[in-house]
Amino acid sequence: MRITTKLTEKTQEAISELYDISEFDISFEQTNPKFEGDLTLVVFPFLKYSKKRPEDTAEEIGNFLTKQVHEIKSFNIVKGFLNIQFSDEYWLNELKDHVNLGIQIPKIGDNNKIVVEYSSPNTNKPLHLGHIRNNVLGYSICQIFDAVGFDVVKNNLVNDRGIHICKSMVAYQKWGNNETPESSGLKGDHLIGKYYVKFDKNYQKEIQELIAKGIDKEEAKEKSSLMIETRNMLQKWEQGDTNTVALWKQMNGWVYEGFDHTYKRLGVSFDKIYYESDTYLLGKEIVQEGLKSEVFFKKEDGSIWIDLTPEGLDEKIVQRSDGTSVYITQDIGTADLKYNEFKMDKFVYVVGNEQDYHFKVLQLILKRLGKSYADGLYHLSYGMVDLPEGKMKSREGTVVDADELMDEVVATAKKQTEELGKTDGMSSQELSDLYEVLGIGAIKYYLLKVDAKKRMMYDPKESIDFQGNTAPFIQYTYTRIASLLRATEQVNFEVPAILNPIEKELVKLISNYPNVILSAANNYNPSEVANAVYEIAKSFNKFYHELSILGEQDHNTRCFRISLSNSVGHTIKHGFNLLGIQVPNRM
RNA sequence: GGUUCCAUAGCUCAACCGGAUAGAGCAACGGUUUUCUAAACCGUAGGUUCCAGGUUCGAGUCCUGGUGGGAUCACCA
Repeated sequence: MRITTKLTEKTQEAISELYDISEFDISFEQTNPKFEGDLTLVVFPFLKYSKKRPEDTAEEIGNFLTKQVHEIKSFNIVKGFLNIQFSDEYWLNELKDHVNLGIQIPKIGDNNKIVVEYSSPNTNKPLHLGHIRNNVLGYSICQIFDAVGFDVVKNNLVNDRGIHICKSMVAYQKWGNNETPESSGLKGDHLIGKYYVKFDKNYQKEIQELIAKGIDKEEAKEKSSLMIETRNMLQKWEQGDTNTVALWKQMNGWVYEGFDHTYKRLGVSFDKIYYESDTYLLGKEIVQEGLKSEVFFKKEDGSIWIDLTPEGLDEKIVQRSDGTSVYITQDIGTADLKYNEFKMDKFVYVVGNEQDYHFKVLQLILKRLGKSYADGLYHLSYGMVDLPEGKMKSREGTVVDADELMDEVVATAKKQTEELGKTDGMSSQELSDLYEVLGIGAIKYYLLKVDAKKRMMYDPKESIDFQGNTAPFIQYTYTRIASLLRATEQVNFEVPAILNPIEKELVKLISNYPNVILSAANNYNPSEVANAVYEIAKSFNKFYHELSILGEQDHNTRCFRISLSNSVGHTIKHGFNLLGIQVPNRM
């Protein structure tokens, strides 16, 4: 809203002329709906200088602004609040701009490059609800950055090697009987997950047996024959043993087939995929450089550390005494790899908040190493997803499987749609597409409407309820509009005499929508977009219920309402696109 | 134990860098359809914003202390 800038400037003039204040932080806010007005200026901060009552101060500023800004129709004062009201003409011009120019988003990104790493799965088990939150958040924030003019690289770093992968491999070798996705009918990632679970069960059993023999727990973990086999497997893998690598490739291949299916259904994608098997050795040279420049230091046993106590953290190891690297070493190396490849201005990690400490450390190390890009690092730290029974624990089998969840909620969409019986004449293909759009949309919206930073509760019952603040509610609003527009032609409108309050509210919401996108980008927070779209949908339903659109007799008013509906539809679709959610034309 | 994040209606969440009488959805209760899709709309009820202090013209929001909960602090990833 350009008007805000204009008002801010004029207010600056007003207070400098009236009270001789030169520099002052002036901010207008949206008028609380309980009061009359569009924008509000709080005048309390000026009282020191005006030395007048709040009401009189507001009066003076209000008069000044009304004279200078012709868009202002009137103002009212409640205590220290100056509520400014614009003319209907002003709002109608806002809508006209929207109709003629589309959604005007300030391109604050200025084509700067931003690499967003998200998803980053392990290839030893299928995706679960927590991963869905990650994927959906990552994808959405990419869409939002793209919308505000960044050059976005969607990046996935696949964790495809390591001890946990070897566990599935050992179990498969022992008990797999050459089972394949085809022979078992299992999706590849689920097949591998089955052997990961099998490993853990037998491993736990073995430990119990050893403990029963009087060996203590720590030692039992060391002596477990399964674990010894697994460690040998990892060693063989690192040495490039042909059979081991072949098995690894085969099993990972199955997992990727499974993941591809899940990603596709979720509607997420990547521009650049790194595999940890290619990157896990990176960072070692940087450790050596850092040692030379005395950013790192070596202990007697040969292990290499960095002292972060000046920053209030601990000493952190960056290389083991046996010369192998640890997790953070890889991350240092991968950050460098990314920078060399993309020369990005910002790089974002969409990773759960249990790794807050890790990313704090990573950024500090990069800074200490003098890496120019270190300041561009941002950890988009999101909260865990809890279930009504408590935390999700893969070991206790309380995780919500991504594929099962999608099946369930799509089935619910089907059932609901059939019960309502409004889809006569749609082909079976159209119908199954619709159920996907509704079901997957419902899951995504459920996860995205909550502030990303916050831990959230996933209630299965609530997630398949399509009433209220849900994707299907908003999608339904969209189909109402689509249906209206099918029944009429493109129209132009002139200014109707009086703007109805609900009409004005809708125009305001649409006009403010670009600000919402900016704010969502600045705060790395898609939920702001979700909530704004919800507000718009809610208001539209009220409008739709209260006022006649196609049936309106006055030609100009009818055309205006059609245009308004059209703009609402565009905005909903645009917002949902930023969330990675589709909209149907009928439901 | 050190560090860190969180606590808002019965439940799940909002509240735009400190602004007005803290808002939605679900659940409960009551109403709305011969009229553009009722997956909708309207109304009623529901609050000491965990507690105690402090800063301020003004605090759910900032500071201090407490209570309760999560995460993290490995030569794990």
